[in-house]
Amino acid sequence: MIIQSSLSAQDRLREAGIRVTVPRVSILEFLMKDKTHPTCEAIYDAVKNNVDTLSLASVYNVTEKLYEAGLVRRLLSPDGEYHYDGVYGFHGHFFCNKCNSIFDIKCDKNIEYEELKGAQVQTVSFSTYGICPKCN
Amino acid sequence: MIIQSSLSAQDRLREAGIRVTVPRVSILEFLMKDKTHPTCEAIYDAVKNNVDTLSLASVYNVTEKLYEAGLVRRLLSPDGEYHYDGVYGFHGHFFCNKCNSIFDIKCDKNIEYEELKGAQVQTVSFSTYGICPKCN
DNA sequence: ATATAATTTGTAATAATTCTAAATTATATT
DNA sequence: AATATAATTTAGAATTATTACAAATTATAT
Repeated sequence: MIIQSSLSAQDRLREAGIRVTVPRVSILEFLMKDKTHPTCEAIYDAVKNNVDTLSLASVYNVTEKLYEAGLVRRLLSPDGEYHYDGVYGFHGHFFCNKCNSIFDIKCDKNIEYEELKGAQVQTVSFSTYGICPKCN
Repeated sequence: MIIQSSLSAQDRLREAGIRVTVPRVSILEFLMKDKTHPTCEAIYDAVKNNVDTLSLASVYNVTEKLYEAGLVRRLLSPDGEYHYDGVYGFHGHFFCNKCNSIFDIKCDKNIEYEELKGAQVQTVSFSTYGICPKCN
């Protein structure tokens, strides 16, 4: 059993078989420690301080690539914006309709549903929406 | 116990306390019988045949209002587009990554999670993504 | 060190959605 | 039944997140 959480961003990129570049390492490192589930815009604002040549287009490219490689998760907030999550493994999310914060919910990956017989399930998403404890 | 499924579109609008208009009745009637989880564009294409003055802007206005009134459900497909669902009650959805079809999954509304203590849960969403039985 | 294929970058283009203001319509009231 | 008024619809413009494009740069294999 590989303890994936001990791997560096560079090692994760190598393990996934994609090129190791400055924007990819910087963005993946940021997502691995950030817990706010940022958008590309927010990632760009945070990471451009370290990588001065970084462009917003690259953030879109890199997050797409990291997502395809299975290194980060992609969420849709209720208003249809993409958010990224560097945390491994299945979990649900709660979206606060007041402060727009997003937080993680531990939950089981139960997909033993009759309607899914014959389907090739690739991703399972469990999300709740409402007013978070801080705003409530 | 009210058997809600026997109510007409007009009665549902009245019961929700919002004005009964031609676009609202037509769109709600369409969503009550359609099982494809259409976008506003698709609703517009289908309903404009019956309501010749209908505009796309009205479809956006009406679906938003129906959603706020709790008469329809709103889904986000993996590419971030809004889809509407006239079916009452909680259920999950499966999004096929090949043909982009969306179908319903019966499942329990289990939201007894530690992380949600103190939160006011308004909506629960359970979704799976992959290749549907037809495409598989 | 070099070749080359992938990646990054800045900008332009796209497309779903929202905004705006005028025209129309549903409902309550007389 | 006619009228007032507040809500809704409409058409088109504006917005905004995301994608497309083509040139410059860079990672990796040789």
